[in-house]
Amino acid sequence: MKITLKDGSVKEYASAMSVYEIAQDISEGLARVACCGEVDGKVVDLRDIVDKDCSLSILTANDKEGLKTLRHTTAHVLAEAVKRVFPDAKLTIGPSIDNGFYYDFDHAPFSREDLDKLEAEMKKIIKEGAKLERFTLPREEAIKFMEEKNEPYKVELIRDLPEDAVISFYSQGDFVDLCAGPHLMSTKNIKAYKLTSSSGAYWRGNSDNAMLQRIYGTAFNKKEELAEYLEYLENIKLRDHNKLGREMELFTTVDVIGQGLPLLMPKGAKMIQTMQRWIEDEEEKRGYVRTKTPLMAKSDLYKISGHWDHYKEGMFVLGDEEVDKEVFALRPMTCPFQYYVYKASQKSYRDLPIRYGETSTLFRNEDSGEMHGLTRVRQFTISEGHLIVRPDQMVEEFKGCLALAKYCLDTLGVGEDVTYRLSKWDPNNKEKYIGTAEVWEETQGHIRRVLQELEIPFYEEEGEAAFYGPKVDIQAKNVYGKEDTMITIQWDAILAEQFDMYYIDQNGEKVRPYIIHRTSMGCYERTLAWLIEKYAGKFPTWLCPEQVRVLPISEKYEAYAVEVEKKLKENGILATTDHRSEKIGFKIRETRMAKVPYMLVVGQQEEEAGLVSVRSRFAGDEGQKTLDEFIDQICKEIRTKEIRKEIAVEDQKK
RNA sequence: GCUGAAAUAGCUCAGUCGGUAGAGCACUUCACUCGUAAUGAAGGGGUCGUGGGUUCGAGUCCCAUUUUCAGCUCCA
Repeated sequence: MKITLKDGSVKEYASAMSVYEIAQDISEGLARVACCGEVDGKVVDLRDIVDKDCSLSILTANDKEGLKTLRHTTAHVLAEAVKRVFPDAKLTIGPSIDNGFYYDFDHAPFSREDLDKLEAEMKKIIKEGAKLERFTLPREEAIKFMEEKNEPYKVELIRDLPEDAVISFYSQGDFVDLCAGPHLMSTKNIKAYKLTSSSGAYWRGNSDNAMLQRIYGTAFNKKEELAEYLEYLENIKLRDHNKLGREMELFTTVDVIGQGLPLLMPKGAKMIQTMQRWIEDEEEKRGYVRTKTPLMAKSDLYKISGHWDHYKEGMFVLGDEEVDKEVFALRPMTCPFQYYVYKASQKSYRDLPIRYGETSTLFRNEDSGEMHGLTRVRQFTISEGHLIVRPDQMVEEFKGCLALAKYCLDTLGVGEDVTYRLSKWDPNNKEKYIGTAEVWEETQGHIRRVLQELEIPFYEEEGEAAFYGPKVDIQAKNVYGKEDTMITIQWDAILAEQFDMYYIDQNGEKVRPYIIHRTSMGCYERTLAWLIEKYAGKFPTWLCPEQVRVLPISEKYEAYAVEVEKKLKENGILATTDHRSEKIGFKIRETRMAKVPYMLVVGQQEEEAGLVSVRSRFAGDEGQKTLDEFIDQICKEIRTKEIRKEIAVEDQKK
């Protein structure tokens, strides 16, 4: 057989060989660091046999799949360590994940001391350097094998495999685990690992099941890479919005106000106001009209919308139906309110599309463990909108919503940081959705084509649609890699029926419109959080709550400083003056730490010549300018929403 | 909601065996009137998240509760 290697060279062998043997044949050095193989694009175990012509790559920990294999084997070493130190622990599953691996055990919670003990035991296991060996058993024998080992979770896993499945196991010394692989050849090839944390996790990800104890860890090719990763973890904490946003006095929380109810402080509120004004104006340019509808409604409304039956747990209900004549609930969405705006008058086909926008505050009674900083809260404000359109306008309008979303993201400088998800229904879970399979497939096809036409890269996911239709969700990751929806655009051909919405067509007939539910920028709180992390607090000037700080050299120049500040404010620039009798070095230090983009130093020279000394966060010392020159410069930057990318010399030093 | 950890001055944190509550920064006042990342001195500031309990005595031990953090689950 002929084996084509990664570099294009061809090896010929007379008989079948394992991937590992081929690696050895290429070089002993390669075999030592080999983690797994890739045959015709498919990841394989080193023990797998190659018996026909194919292309083959030997993957090491420098390859993504190789590193995954290394981490998976490290998870097995952890499992062995747990069985040695805590023999009563029951094994469940232990996969590799994005930044490492985890393994779930049925056992009492692990403390940090336990993890340290386990790390030490892992070191011993790795030093022993047992070979990992694979063997297979038929299903019934596999069940019996795991029953004898008293591993009930493993038995359950095997029972869920098909009747005719041949079950593979990997052993290392005395330790055996049910596993599909691939794995390293020996535990001694694990060089750098760390157990990072432990926490509870439900068996099979279902909250009705028992809670297991999950140990998270990571492993790398080299100790230096591990150290680098751990340092990276420390560094990203510095841009964590929940920490930085509080330090910068953008928001705070108060015990007696409650969970998920952050208070936006003047600086955070200013930033949100800036975004809100911008988006409202932009939507108006794009043909939106604004509504302002109530924050609550009687239960009657939610009974029509279906929320009373399906979403009551998620709403804040005011009053008790058994006692009160009228029961109200704070709104968890704006849809029906805007529908009633539409329904207030009869509409012609000529009136459509109608684009309703509202800066809308919503309330959702999230479970107590779900709240987080500004990203998951119980009260939040979104730039919500509903487009009521004729079916023939749907595709164009959907495109318009995507274009608006893209414009918002690009202007904020985060357009490159998002992924687009086509959120589809789950054909295996039809009862969760309204409508026929044909309609679902068709509308999903429409959205798919729109994304393709706009050349937006996207991925598809089943089971993420709204119950009334598929949608595009624009997803972003926070500094810890956790994903949130930033923007959503939903295709709805269903709810108009439920609310008896119609328009009159050319023939004088009543016709159901289609609806697009969309946000142009999503949740303001969440977007603010995202911007804090993206820019580490150094926002583009147009978004900064304080754009310029005037720094008089001493109190003697206060009058001039006030004059400068006044003129800046007259030009719509957010300016303040530091009047304290501190040294200029101290004032500059504080201004920089507050991440203010521009500071204007004014003293005797400036006052006499009518100048300002400009120092910016972007380029350091920009020299002396007339105040008018500076105002022109910064106004242009703010008006065009420019994102200056230069990094201050001082920043590079630090 | 579940598992675990935590809560001490505005912030970051120390507080030993259960024995009168501490630092730095910040704040206030005074002096200095300063030229590009920390001027000096003095001063004020605490029911140790909250409520119970054990004890002669609780920041420290126990219980409950609230909030925060990590993770799980959830996010029509």
